[in-house]
Amino acid sequence: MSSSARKHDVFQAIADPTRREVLRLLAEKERPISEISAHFPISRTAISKHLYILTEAELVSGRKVGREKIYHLQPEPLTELKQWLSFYEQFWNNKLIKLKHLVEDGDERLKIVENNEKYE
Amino acid sequence: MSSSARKHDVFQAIADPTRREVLRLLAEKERPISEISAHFPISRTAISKHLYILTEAELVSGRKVGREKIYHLQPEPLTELKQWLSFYEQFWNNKLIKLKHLVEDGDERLKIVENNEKYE
DNA sequence: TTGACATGAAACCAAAAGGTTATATATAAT
DNA sequence: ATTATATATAACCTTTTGGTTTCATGTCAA
Repeated sequence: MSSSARKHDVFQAIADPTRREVLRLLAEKERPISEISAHFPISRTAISKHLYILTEAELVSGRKVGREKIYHLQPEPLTELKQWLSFYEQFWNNKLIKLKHLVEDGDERLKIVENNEKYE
Repeated sequence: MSSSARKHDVFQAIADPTRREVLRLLAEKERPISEISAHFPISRTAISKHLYILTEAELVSGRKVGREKIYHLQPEPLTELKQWLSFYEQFWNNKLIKLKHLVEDGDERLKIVENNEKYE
């Protein structure tokens, strides 16, 4: 399924700290809903809603086993996040960009460098 | 500033598509508010609020030049996101984990493999 | 100095998000 | 068969979010 066909996108799904903690718990091992919700101070129903949102983002998937529903992590959609991030990595790796920002901000340290160069 | 001291965290800041587009525009070059908002169908005030949220997350910074306020990208906080992501990369790289999920899901393809091994 | 321009700030609004409680259904255990 | 367990679903509530409009302020240009 394409990312645009997802009802909830990955960015929105991971924005909530509770959902990120749910993902972390499921990264350890698959778990039924009740076991997940035992880790939080909020109701099982609230956790169930979070799992629904994570399911829509295809970050988790649950299967019924007896009367339990066991969820496991599906990390694939995180590749979309990784791609998005990779675009910005050039900026924090790129010293020239940082220098450009110093110039734009009229940073004092830069003026000192300019003076040093003048008299070296 | 530590990430916990930030009023808006990076995850929440990038959750909104408009804010991600603002970041992309500022990745190209620094721009005043009016130029940014010209790219969107919503009001300048709305964009101003998005810039406020991005500023709180320290993803952008603005300086006043005459009557304009010129914003530029500050990508550093995205390293937090990168760190978070790196934890999950092990999962989509790890074939054993994928196999584990096949077992858990009772995937038919796995049963065929099991049969093949039995009679090889 | 007067008007136009760029932004800031406040008041307001509708919808979405994140939570609750109550009720229903399916499965397991006695 | 009856009861307990695990989850699903619906109705509801409060706060936050993303937007609006209106008005104020500071700066540039004529």
